[in-house]
Amino acid sequence: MVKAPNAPRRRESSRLAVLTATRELCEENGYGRLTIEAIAARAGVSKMTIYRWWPSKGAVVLDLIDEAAAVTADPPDTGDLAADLHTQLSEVINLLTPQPTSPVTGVITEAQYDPDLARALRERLIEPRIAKFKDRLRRAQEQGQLPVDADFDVALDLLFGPIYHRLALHLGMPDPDYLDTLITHVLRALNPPPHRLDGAATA
Amino acid sequence: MVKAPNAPRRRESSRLAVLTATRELCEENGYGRLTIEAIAARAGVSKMTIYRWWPSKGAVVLDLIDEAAAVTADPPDTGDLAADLHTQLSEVINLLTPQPTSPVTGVITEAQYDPDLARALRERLIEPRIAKFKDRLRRAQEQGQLPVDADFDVALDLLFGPIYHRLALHLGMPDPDYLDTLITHVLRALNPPPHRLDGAATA
DNA sequence: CTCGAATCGATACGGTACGTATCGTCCATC
DNA sequence: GATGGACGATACGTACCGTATCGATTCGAG
Repeated sequence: MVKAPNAPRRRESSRLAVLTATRELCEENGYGRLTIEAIAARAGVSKMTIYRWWPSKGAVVLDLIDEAAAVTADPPDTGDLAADLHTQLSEVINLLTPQPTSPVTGVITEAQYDPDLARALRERLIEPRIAKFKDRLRRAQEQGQLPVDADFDVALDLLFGPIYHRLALHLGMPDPDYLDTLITHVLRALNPPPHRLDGAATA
Repeated sequence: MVKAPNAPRRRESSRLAVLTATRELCEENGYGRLTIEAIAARAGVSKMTIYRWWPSKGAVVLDLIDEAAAVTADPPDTGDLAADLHTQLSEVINLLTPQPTSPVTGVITEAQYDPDLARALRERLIEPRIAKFKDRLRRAQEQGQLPVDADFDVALDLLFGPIYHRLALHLGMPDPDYLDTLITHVLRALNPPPHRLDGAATA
């Protein structure tokens, strides 16, 4: 998927066997214990076959995510912004947990010290989803659920930030009720009251 | 610092040499290339000496942070909540960047697949700082800069979340102006307008 | 339908870093 | 001044890495 040694002669069965073995081993032993040699053994495939088509372990898992996460590609749009945000955030939490065996968390971690993987992660997974998320906000805006000058970058940071904050520092993921509380706060932040100064309640 | 083989007979000079070498190598080559063997060589210390006193590479770096980050222990309190939050968030960003050579980012990454390290990180670094952060919010509350029913957990998530969100997904750290925008939004979220429903601007 | 090219599985290789074990030395305490 | 433990040095076996080589197979072009 990343580099092309030659060909459409690539054997699809091997590719699938690799991705399947990767998924299974990740579930069984966690991303941390995942090795290319173990993937090759489980897939009944030569190590060379993996190295020929993927530049790193992370790239394999990224492909795995790509195929599996097509289902979660588009953010929901029922017309109820708050409810749709709740749905989408829950899905992201599901993708990132359980932390030790989540391929997505694994790739995010691995990308910390692999610039190539970081770029691929951002370009292939993150940025397209950010774009679609902002599209969803834009539609909400058109329906009057968000003010015309709402800052979508801030919305992105405030809504998804807590999840990654808790992921990074092992603080436990938000439960559905707390997710509601978060969304309520963020929507409040994006809807400035008509005649009031920022920041201070009484000062 | 984590387990005690026996003694106050521990040689302080070796301990310092290890921490110094760790800091230097982390700066030079990045946390990703840091190895215990390299630390031992640079510190002029036997590998055994490191393994005797630290359970893992991450534990060494965690000790390094512990000593160095005492300066950033207490959140600032000038009486201006928004300004103090800006200061504190900037300091956190400085601790986490540059990403490849930051010991803190390194430990956070390593802790993803090392439960013991994750626990030590949380108990020794994160939770004490969270407690002090909430103390600061409590003082702001007493001074009327936050409503009496402000949700401190939400404040924590919304203020620090964006930093870790951007760290994890390589989206670039907030600049000072954007930090202002974020803080303004969060303070607005925490200060509900007196007579208005949540969520919808016009709906 | 044949032929050739390129992928494939298998295997071996050198390299790095891990974590452990051993041993003589040095130092601190008693 | 003796004793015990930390220390430096060194060697060891293991695990994976990433690369190289080599028939066999299989697919596609002609």
